Amino acid sequence: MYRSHTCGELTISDVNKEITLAGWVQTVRKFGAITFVDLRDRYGITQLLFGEELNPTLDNQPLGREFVLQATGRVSERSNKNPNLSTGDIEIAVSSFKILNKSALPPFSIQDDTDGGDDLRMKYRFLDLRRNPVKKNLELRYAVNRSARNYLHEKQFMDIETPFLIKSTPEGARDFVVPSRMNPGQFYALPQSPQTFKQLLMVSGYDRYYQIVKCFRDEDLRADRQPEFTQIDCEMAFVEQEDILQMFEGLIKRIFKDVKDIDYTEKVERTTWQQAMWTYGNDKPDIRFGMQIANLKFPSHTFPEKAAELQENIIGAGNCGFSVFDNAETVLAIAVPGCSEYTRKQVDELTEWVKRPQIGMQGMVYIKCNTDGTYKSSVDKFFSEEKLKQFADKANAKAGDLVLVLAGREERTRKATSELRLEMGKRLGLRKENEFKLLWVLDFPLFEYAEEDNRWVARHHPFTSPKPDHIDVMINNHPAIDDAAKYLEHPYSGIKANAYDMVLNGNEIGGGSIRIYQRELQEKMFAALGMTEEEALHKFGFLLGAFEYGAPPHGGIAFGFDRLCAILGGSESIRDFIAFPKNNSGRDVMLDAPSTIDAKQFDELQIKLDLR
RNA sequence: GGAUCGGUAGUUCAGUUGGUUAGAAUGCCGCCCUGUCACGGCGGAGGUCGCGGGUUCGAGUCCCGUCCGGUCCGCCA
Repeated sequence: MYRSHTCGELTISDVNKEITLAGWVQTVRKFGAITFVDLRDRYGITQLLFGEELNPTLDNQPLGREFVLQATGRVSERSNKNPNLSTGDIEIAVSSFKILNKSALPPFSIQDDTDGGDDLRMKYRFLDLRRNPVKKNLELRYAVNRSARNYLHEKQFMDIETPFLIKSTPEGARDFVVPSRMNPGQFYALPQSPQTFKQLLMVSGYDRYYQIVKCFRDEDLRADRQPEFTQIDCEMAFVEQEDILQMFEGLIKRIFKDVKDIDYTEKVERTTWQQAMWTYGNDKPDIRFGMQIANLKFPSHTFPEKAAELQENIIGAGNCGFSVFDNAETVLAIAVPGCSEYTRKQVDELTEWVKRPQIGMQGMVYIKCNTDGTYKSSVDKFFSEEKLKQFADKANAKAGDLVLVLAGREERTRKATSELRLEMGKRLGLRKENEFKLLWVLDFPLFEYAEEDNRWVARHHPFTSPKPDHIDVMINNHPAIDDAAKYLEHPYSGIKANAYDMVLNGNEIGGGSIRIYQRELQEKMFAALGMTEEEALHKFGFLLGAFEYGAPPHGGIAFGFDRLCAILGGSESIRDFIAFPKNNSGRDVMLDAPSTIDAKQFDELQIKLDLR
């Protein structure tokens, strides 16, 4: 037996017990004849006392940081207690000990506030994982996992594993591919998601499926994106959108309760994609704060149902005399509360901020709504004070607010205004870390135009069903798509998807859809995406075939597990919630992977490497 | 594919207009210390300034290239 207790459990009630601990040496503090050693394991830290009276000393014993030490002794009450430690009332008067293994000097300190940089910590991730903050993150991850499994199990969902070696379907993200030795020249792909398998399971009658499963996408990375990541992947048969929304806001609420002890009793808000873009310039708005966008000018085709508003608009389509606004497709404003006193320097800094390449604006107009009721702006020579007041009112600005106006091409301006809103929300402390707000975003467009390929793509994925009212258009009225660039003129452009995203504090944490389950509609979908019948059969024949054998209506959702954990843990980066993450370039710096492979492996695969 | 910030002691960083022997903190090593818990005191070791080239009497510092890392844009159905 290596130990009788862990380093985190002994308290004053254990005094005088004869115990044995095993763990890692956190620190050694020497005082002449006596020595304190902090012994650490997964459960905590316990102080060992060497060298008093009958106890052995460490003299001539090399005992360094991170040595693995086994110590036996008596639990005794400390004369000087440490209130910062759960075991701070006691210490172990060591009577015998054994060094189970020595340790090289760690390259960074194994402490909560480590001196190690990210790169170094990743290279020695096995040491980094000994640190409390990282351990806490992994514990949180496990808690989310358990909570989700418990909820789904109670709701009759069944965990069914699906294969990782599957078929490449270059639709959406790039696939990771794996060469097949037994089928020379052929490749498997790793799944971007178990999408088609879970749909087939619905056809098979497993009407509630889930899996907490690795997915793989060969795309460039971010702080919140890894090449392999984990999804809570779910699918249900015999459901409509409303059933799914209910079931899975239940899941998230349960996770809030189990993991954060938060009772999320309020109704989960809902918005349409159009309304989210209109109000926040973003399909995953952070609704913890207002600062909603005022649409001073916008292209009528983008928001058909808002066209009436364009007529009564202050800038409208006409000529206002200020060429920047006149030449712009879109003019948007936000009212930043309480910032009318911003200095020239502060406004200039914000202007530089929106001019950064990542934002890409040419400039920024400001209107200060002074507390005395006057207005001061950077465009005073173009607009009367009355006109400035109209702009400010449109943005719901109050006295003391600062109105920021951006103008330019629709897509870029809307995105920039959204970014500016989030930035100002952050600067004003409106994005509170301990506040959680959920939002369903509904009614996404089914298609969007991909400029680089000059074709239409599925905004969600090609298995997504149109809204029930729009199915008819696709079945019975499907004019040829002769010029994909004329997307907006095609009757399909107005089709809304039966799809939904769940947004938490401005992050997309999950998304899904009601699926197509009729072969005919699925074929129309593939055709709209520019696939010939042969291509569709080659890529998805198995699914089309399955739809002929009694496919039930079904739909599902997938949550980004890593991201959900990071948000619940109050972090922007998902890397600290993954035991062994990859860096920005997709490298595992600990393993030094990816790497070259042996010539023998190439031989077996019958592959000759010819890098271009 | 692009933008941007960074790379100096084991580690985290400073390094002025280009100018003597490149510093600090921490860690490490040695000695002292019987109540520490970020222990303390004294002493010591520790550097290819990422790499290559250039400008210059002289480069950690300026220029060009390159590699590595962070963040972001594109991309991520």
